[in-house]
Amino acid sequence: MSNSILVVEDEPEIREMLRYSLEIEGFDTREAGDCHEAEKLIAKRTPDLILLDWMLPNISGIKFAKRLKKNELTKDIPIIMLTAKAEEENKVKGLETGADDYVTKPFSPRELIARIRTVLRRGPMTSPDGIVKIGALEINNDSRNVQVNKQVVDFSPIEYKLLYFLATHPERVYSREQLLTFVWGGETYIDERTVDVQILRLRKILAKHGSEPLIHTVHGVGYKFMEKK
Amino acid sequence: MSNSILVVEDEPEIREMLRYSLEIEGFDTREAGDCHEAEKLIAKRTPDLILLDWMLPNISGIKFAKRLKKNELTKDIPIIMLTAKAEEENKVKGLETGADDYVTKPFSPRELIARIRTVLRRGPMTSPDGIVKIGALEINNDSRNVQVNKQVVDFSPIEYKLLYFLATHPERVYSREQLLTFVWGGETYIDERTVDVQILRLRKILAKHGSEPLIHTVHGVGYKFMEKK
DNA sequence: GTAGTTTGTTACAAAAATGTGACGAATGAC
DNA sequence: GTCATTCGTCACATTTTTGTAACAAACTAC
Repeated sequence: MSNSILVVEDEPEIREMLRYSLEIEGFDTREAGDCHEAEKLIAKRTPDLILLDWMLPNISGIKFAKRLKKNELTKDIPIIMLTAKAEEENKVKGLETGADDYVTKPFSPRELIARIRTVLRRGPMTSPDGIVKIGALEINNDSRNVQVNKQVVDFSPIEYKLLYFLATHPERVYSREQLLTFVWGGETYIDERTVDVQILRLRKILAKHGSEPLIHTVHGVGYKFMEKK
Repeated sequence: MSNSILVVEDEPEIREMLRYSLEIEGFDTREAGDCHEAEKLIAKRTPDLILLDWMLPNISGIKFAKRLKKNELTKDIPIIMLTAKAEEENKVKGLETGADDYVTKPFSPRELIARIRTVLRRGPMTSPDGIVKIGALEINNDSRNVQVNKQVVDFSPIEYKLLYFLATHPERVYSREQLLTFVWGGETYIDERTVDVQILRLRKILAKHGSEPLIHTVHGVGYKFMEKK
């Protein structure tokens, strides 16, 4: 069973290289030079994953990602963003937008392949109707509604963002620094321990409503969202 | 057991420098000034890794890499590309097809050695999805999960680092000093016997979960990770 | 065999990391 | 303006980690 991957990248050379690396690994690869082309190919056949360059002619990769994530038919296709190092600050936005991972250029093909495999393995954690379900949790990002064991629960803005980020990136450890970047946003100078406090608040709320422990501490590293231990 | 490395580089000075650095580290080094020469040497004996200059007379490094990767006999040889900084901007940008890693000139020998070691070790040891499997062990670095005989096992930060290092560098003896450098980090002043204690802790945990002995003592030298004895 | 090294093992205390409650500035609704 | 909420920070409690010393066991050379 070979997964199909759509590469959206304007520079032919890099595209060529990507195609080459991917096909060696047995992926069924298609290419588009811009978003318009990409849309046509997606319409023809839904790819299992999209490799999306950040900088694209006409529509930027980020806008394209947003559009894909808004469309009912395409919103479950995982996206890996390719960003140049200078654009790194933008990875925040990228993840917020719905990209499932990002890879910073220059990167080694092996790294890319590993990321692809990881994302593909994760499968969709959002069910078709856009609701994240994991453990006793149920998050509807459209209505910003969270249920724990079927009870509606309120979260403050940051609590919600943090919970949503963790819930949509389970099984993976994030350092406090990463969480500050991804959840709080890049430019802040906030104490890392603040993360601890917010984690504590989340845990309290979840526990209060009868959820099993979902947020786990990884000593010396950070936190991880996981259904069972 | 020393790894053999083929250096493909047209500038004699750089070649000389590379040979010197590599041999200090105990690598068995061979050199070629162009791709033609390189092919002959590869035919004679397959190297464990190729250091390939991006700019070469006649055939460019990238083309040569592609060719190697297409050939059934040579496609599994890891390649590290050497690229000049000026070239990085344009062509390289992200990928060199087929290369497993890249190093930008000018580079420190230390960095190069590190890259070489990384590429060499990730050969057959890491399965495609980035999970290290060896013996009863299964280490997922993303989730920082370790399973021993399918049971999830907790490790402290240093335990984890040490285990990960050893598991990704099997079949090779490391002195306490080396382990302190690689696992603890260079600048520490820690008693060498500390390594013994951590090794002991690892062994205990592994044994407790039914693993066969994986960490072996090499009397008078250090420790070695190995699946069977 | 013995003496001298090297390594295994245990216990303990210092250090580091994390959990937790409280406080107050900032914000926004009214 | 008041009031309630949010959320960053601090201080302290608790837990976990980890370096070290001390001694036992294993190994080596002779």
